[in-house]
Parts: sequence; structure tokens; C-alpha cells
Amino acid sequence: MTLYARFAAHVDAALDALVTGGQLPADLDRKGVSVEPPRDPSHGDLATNAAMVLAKRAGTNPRALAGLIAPKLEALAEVSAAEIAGPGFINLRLSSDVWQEELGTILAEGEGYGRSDMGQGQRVNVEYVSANPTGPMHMGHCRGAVVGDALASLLEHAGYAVTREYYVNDAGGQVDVLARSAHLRYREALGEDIGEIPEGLYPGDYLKPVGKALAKEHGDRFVAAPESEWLVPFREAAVAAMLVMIKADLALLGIHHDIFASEAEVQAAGKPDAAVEALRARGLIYEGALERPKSLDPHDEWEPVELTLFKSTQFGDDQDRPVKKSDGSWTYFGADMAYHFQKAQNADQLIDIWGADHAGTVKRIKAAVAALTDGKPFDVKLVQMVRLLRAGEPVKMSKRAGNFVTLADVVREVGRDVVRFTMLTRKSDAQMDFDFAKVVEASKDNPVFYVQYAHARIRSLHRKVASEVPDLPEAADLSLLDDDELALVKLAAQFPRIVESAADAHEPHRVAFYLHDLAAAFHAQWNKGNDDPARRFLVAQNPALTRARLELAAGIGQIIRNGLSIMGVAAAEEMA
RNA sequence: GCGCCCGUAGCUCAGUUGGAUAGAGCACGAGCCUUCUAAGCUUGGGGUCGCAGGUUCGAAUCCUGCCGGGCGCGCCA
Repeated sequence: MTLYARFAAHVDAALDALVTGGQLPADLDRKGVSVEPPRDPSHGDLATNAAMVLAKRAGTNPRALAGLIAPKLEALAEVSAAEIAGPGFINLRLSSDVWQEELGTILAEGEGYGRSDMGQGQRVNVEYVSANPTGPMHMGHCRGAVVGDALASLLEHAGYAVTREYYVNDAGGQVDVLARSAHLRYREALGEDIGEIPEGLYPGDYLKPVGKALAKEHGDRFVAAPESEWLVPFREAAVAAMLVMIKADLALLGIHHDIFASEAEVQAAGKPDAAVEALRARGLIYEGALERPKSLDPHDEWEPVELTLFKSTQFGDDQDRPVKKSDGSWTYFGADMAYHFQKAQNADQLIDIWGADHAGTVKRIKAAVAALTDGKPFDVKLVQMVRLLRAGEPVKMSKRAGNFVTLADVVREVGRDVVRFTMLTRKSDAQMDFDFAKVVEASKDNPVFYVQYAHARIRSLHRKVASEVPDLPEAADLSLLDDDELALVKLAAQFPRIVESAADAHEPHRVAFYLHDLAAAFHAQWNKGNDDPARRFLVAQNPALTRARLELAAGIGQIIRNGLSIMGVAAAEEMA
């Protein structure tokens, strides 16, 4: 049980006592009552809004009710003072034993500190990356990959059973283009001069090995054959080769999905039919024509065509959406809807991580999931573009010319940990700049460095203590820690709340911001030792105090490691 | 025309799902340090939270309407 849960229970017990004493009605709705650290530390260690929330429901005023609750809380051994403040907050100051014990808990629980059972083992499916299998991963995919993976990890820490999933779009026109591009490389591998890659085909060199492998396997029998003879095998071979590349790219970031779900297999298994039938049974499918798109120029041609449509407008979409094309094949949406239906069979909650350029399709898929699952929780997180900069100048990229910056290049240049941390230093729906120079800069302006540096300093203490402070006692007396030092413990003790609130909000970046705050507080404490050697963590003349401070440092280090572990970042032992 | 996202200090961004006097870094002002507890430290100024209403004990946060910016709006994927 976390500190916060414990005090929420204390508040609950205080309210129970008032009910028993007849000072509060028994059927009082306690919804909205919370126990949180106040924004301003001078207000105390914890604050509850109980009196403000309940006053109206209990037919009294907040400060009067607070006057009843506060003494009950003040009577607790863990509480040194309970003050009524402002509109009716009850501010609690906890005795320093509480914080000393909490530091002990951090060290005892180690990497388990901050884990929560909030999710109660609920199954959450997180689908992320899902880049088209038509080439290596580029930086456009990177942020979604990191955010999705960190979110998955965050949810695991919060007690959810997480499945990491990748949807392979191997059924549409783009993989046909891939197959044709591979065919060209196949002819090239057999000695043909193919010249310039035609417009509309994938130009990248990464298809050359695919062409060679196809040439080796098939010889020249498909060189002049009609497309219908080679398209399917070439497509399958090329997609398989692309997935090998993509998995290797993801592995560079430390990302491993549990499931790679194939769109082609979803279709082959008849899932879209099943989904459409489920919708049809609810009267949500009909034959009809779409309106002329508003984005068309007035002189563009438009002919209404009869299509199979899903009534997504009943769930807030702007127009109904086709699930089948006029040639009878499934639309992307038709298959994707079925895929989500399938995912929902094995999960209590679904989360998708999408690029912001797909924002326009969120409503239809939410509509479909709502209709097919009777409102199972489903969140689509949109991840904004990352602008790559080199010395302040935007890096020019053109996918058509094939000179996009690959994820592998970036990871090789700056390292996995820097990439992952940096991608989490902004709210995911906000645009972000990624400057090659700044992300590796050794300065306090660089949060990656700043957090790692704090951890490295803590490690250096443990490396040096034996030689600098020889007679270190076995046991630590944490009552030797002063108020400034306990303030660090208080900040560290917020970690479990950060994990829970970040998991609840599906916002892994909060962990990064929290670690930055924690590192800043640690550095500030450390810097006091510059002016006053007695305030250093290692004090040669005082082994007992050193022992206590070492525990403090170890606790902070543990929290940094736990937070970084959620982000998928390794903690630095020392700075290069 | 419609939809989505955004609008917080000069700049880049946080803001604990509705809490108390709205924060951090950069930049700017002042002082300190020249150091392996290194890759600076301390401290100060700086705000109509786009605007106007509404909801309530309480709003940067929720609702409505405007203003401004971005993105999207085909049987594509």
C-alpha cells in the first residue's frame, strides 16, 4: 500500500468515526475526496479536500466540517499537525519517522517500488508502430514506437497485463507497389540495366538484397512473366524481408512486440465478414452512396457509387464510412475495424498509437469499436511529428528521393537511451524538435544528461565511500537526516503516484518530467556540498552521517532507475 | 463548409484529470566560483493562462460562442 493509499484510508476512517458519532449522515457520497501532496510544500506534506467536497452534501460549510475532521487526523501517530487552511483544506504534516520509514521502504522494495496493482491484471492491448512493411523504419516512426513502448511498460508497472502488438498492413496497394519494386530489383540482380527507378515505385537500395534473393530462388523465369504470376510470391517475400528489417530496427531501440498481426490474414480468416455481420445485426450496415467530398475542387469529377456503409455517424463520426470498395474488396477501414474487433476478444482495453496525420480517421474507428464491443475502453493516442535539426537547421527529407533519415542511423549516431529519453520529453500530442547536437550535449539544459548525471553521481558515491570513509557502520540511522534531506525523500515518495497518474492518463512523458524534477532536487542538495563540506554526502569525519546520506542517495538512485526502466532507458553508471 | 489538435513569461514547454499566491529551463539583471562534489552555483525581475460568457465552495483545466494558428476531410493506407 502506498503512502497515499494509507492516508486516504486514514481520512476514510476519520469520516467513519464522524458517522458513528452522528456528526455526518451515514449515506454520504464520498466521491471526489482525495489525499494529495499540496502544490506548495510550505502547506505541509499532504492535503485532503474532504471537507470542501463533502460540506455541501452534508449540509454544512467546509471550514466547520474541516474542524471536525482535522482533530481525528491530528490524533494519528504518523501526523504531527493537521491544519485547516484556505477554503477548507486540511493540511497534514507528517512526523519525520514516516519519511525515514518511506526511505526504508524504497530501499527494501527496490525495483518493485512504484509498481502498483491499480490495473488489477486487466488486459490492455497496446498497438504501436504498425509502420507499412515497405521499407526500413525512419524517424517519422520513431516517436510513436518509443511512446507506445513506454506506455506499455508504464501500464505493466501499474498492474495491467499488457500485450504489445504491431499491425502489419500487408494487404493493400502499397505492398503491391513493394512487390513491383522488388521485381525491378530482381531483374537488376539478373544483370538487366534498370536505369532510374520509375516514379511511384520504392527507390531505396534496401530492396536490392531482396531482388538478389528472388533471383537466386527463381532464376529468370519471372523476368518476362505477366505480373499475375509473380505478384503474390514477390509480395510475400518482400514483406517478409521488410519485417525482418523493421524488427531489427525496433530491436535497436529495445522494442519487441508480442504479436505481429497480419492484415492479409485477418482478411483471409474472414474477420471482416464477421464484423460486418455483427454490425448488420444491430442495423448499422446499409448500402448507399457517399456524398461528394468537400475537399474536391469544383471541376473535379465525382460519381456517386453504391457501397456497403457503416453508420458511424450514430457514434459521432462526420459521415458514414465504406467497409467495402465497389469492386467487392475490403477497404482499409473495413479490415481495420475487423482487426480491432479481433483484438477486443482478448483484451479489456485497447490503445492505439497513431501518427497525427491519421487524426481524421479516429472517429470512425472509435465508432466501430464502440459498436462492436458495446463501449469497451478504447483510446487512440496521436503522436505529433518530430522535426529533425542539425545545428539548428532542419534536416531535409524526401521519401520519394529515398533519402529519409532512418531510425537506425539516428540510434547509431546518438544512442538508444538518448533517443528514447528525448522522445518522452514532450507531451506526445505536441510537436517536438530533435536536434542532433542538443540531445547529446553535456549540460543541464539537456534533460537526458541531467538525469543520467544525477544517477552517475550517486553511483560514484558508492564507488568512493570505502576509501574515503573507512569505518562505515553497518546499519543506517535515518534520524540523522535533516529537513532538506527528508524533502528529497518526500519527492522520491511521489513516484508511485506519478506512475499511477501517468498510467491512468496514458502519458508516459510524465515520468520523464518527474525524473528531471527529482534530479534537479538531488543536484541542488549535492551542490550544497561545494560551499560547505559538512553537507557533502561523504563526510570522512562522520561515518554515521555518511551512512545515512548514502541510504538517501541510494533511494534517489533507485527511483531514477525505476523511472528510467519504465522509459526503457538504461541508467548511467558514470558519465563518459 | 465541416471535424480534430493547439493558444500559459520575450523563447521552448510543464501544470498531479477542478484546488490554495500558475511553475521549470533558456534568455535578461545582480553576485559568486576557476573548482574533479567537473561538465557551473546562488539570486532577482518578468503573466489579462487568446477573448467573452457560463457551470460551483473553487476554472489554465469542464461547457458555449467568438478570435488566431496547425492538421485533416475519396472506394488511398
